[in-house]
Amino acid sequence: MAVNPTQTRVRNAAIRLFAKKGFHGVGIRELAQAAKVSPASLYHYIGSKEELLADIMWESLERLLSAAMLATTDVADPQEKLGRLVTLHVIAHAVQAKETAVVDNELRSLAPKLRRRVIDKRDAYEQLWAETIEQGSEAGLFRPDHDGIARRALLEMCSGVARWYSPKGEIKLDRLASQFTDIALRSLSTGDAPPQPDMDRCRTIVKYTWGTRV
Amino acid sequence: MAVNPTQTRVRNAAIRLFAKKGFHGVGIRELAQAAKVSPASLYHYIGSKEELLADIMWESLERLLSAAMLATTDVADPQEKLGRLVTLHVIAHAVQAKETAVVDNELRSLAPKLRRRVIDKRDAYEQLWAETIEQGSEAGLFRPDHDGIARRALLEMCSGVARWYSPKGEIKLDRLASQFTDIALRSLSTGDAPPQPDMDRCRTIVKYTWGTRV
DNA sequence: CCTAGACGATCGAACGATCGGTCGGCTAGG
DNA sequence: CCTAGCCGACCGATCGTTCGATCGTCTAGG
Repeated sequence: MAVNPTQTRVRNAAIRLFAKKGFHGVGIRELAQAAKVSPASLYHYIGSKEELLADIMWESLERLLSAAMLATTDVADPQEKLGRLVTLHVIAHAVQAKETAVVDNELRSLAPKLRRRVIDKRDAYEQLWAETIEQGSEAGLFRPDHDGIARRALLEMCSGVARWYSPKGEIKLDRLASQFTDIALRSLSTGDAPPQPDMDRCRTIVKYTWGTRV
Repeated sequence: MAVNPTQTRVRNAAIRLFAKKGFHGVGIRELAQAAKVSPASLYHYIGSKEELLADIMWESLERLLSAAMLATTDVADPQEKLGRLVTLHVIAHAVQAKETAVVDNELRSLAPKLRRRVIDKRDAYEQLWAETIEQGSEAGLFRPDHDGIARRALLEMCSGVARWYSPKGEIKLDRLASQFTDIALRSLSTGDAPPQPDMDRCRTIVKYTWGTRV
């Protein structure tokens, strides 16, 4: 992460503007103005506009992946694992909505080489979901016709949070997370009502990863 | 819809390119080349680049809305209604993936005036979902803590289909639609396994609205 | 039947503006 | 004196859009 204050301003301005207008909708002059530097000075902190985008996306995915791994290692129960994945994913997309929106929307703006790096990260993350759903299916706990459809459906549902949720609205974050977890587990489970995952553990990981109290 | 062949080429090229690269990622010259006209000739068929985008988005929503209204009028059972909404939404996002992706991603590229028109259309469509979920909740058939969360979660899940589904893949369209309907109804319903909605009716509407056999 | 003129479609060339990015030089603190 | 931070000025390229002219086709009047 950025330590230099100017670097932080640049990074934050880029996240905000890319999320609002899209990568190609933001010029470097506009970006420089938002970061309170001149267009020329901008290039002391970034390699290029595109590398800036790739860095933002990669770091966002890196945090999400590390949080998800922290939450699922040594957890045997697939329902508990999936519940934690959903909870963390939803919270991440709520408290880091702009970053995650950029990750979800701007892959196409990257040239093949940079895109590859980001996609690999994303695939590593989604692999966690795939394994968990597969384990649940094999254990007879989940009932999807097709694991891939279920994985995609749940991931898109949870990522969509970044597109509409506002922390300033009436919906509290823990209620959001618990209802999403409920929807996700209920839609996949074969048997009775699934339990809530270990929320305290998730809270700890969120605090550690994104520095946000939940 | 466009009747003039050149107009059709322009429209199709715009949909394809906007979906692939984003509105600001496509230049007029690139668009003209893809439509096999000169950049100047393009302006005999469009008012401006932005109006072209707005037209595409509005027409796509218009078709989706009319299809949804056709499918739900005079249907009393909220489960049947929601099942049909999900089925149509998923199929629309599968067979018209590019248009719907543009609708979902490019609202931000529209100036306020044009954006207003498109948002009004979208809200009219989502209102159908809201009413249906509300009816189900009041009838005791659905069990969400919060209707708004459920609506958004399901809409995002279904819209996400446009981002990953490929008709050329191994997943057949009717299987996709039925599994999504199953996930949606299962996640909301209070009681037993919900029935599948009237698939034949949905098929007929799809054929009528988008001209696609399912 | 011929022709004048209106018409829709098309395009080459160019407009001013903005794009992403570079360069040389200025300033301030160690 | 060195270096990191910063910036005004500028680069060639591309942006969305407009203009005037040229096509072929159709129609009305003589």
